[in-house]
Amino acid sequence: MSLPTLSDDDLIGFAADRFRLLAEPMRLRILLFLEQGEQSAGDIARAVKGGQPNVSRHLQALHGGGVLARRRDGNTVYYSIADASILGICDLMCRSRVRKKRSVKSQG
Amino acid sequence: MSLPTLSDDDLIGFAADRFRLLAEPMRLRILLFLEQGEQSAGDIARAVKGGQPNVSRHLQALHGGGVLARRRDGNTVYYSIADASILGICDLMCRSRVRKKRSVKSQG
DNA sequence: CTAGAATATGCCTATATGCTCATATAGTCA
DNA sequence: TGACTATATGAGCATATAGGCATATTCTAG
Repeated sequence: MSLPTLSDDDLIGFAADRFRLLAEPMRLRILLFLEQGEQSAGDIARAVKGGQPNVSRHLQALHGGGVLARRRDGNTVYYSIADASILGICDLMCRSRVRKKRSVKSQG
Repeated sequence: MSLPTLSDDDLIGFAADRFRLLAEPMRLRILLFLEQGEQSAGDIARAVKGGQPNVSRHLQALHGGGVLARRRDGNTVYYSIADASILGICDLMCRSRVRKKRSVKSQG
């Protein structure tokens, strides 16, 4: 028996949506920056060198997808990583690249 | 010192491209089917219930991105998973969903 | 209330992408 | 050679998405 209310299509749809959130360099930079911990939207925009409206939309996408958590303090909105498994996934992906590069250049 | 010729932008671009390859349900179904081992393009198209030209393009995308390997035998082209780390990444992604579902329904 | 800062949103454009139909290519078998 | 199978590709359509500009919203400070 499989898990409750979890068809293959559900799972595949979820995974595709999550992967799509990770499929943009700007969003990856945001996640990378948030590895240091919670940051304000403004600081994030400056760190990733993106336009404020654009970064705001990326943050909303990541938040809507359950990747980021949001906290408001007065006028400032703080974002942090809500699903830590994302970091492990990015790490695995990057490692596969490192392996490839190293094997190509291993004679240098 | 960092690894040879591996700037952050390179790595982020690589990861984003790879994640984009995984961001389509049809391509995820293809990968899932190929977990059983090498399969012909035709069998893959039938298994994922996709149109032949469409599946052919997805296979090329995955092959071009280094995810799939290609072998030709006469008239038939066989695809297999070239980068096994992809499977681990998909597995991790799916597990994060399972955790969420189970915690939501843990009272039932 | 006004002024200003921080964030979000409406609108637009350019580009990318998935899908389908028809057709091309490559190989096998007679 | 011709008929047939398997796979790839060209063209077109529909949709999604990133990015930028202007503006709206929300909050603080005075």
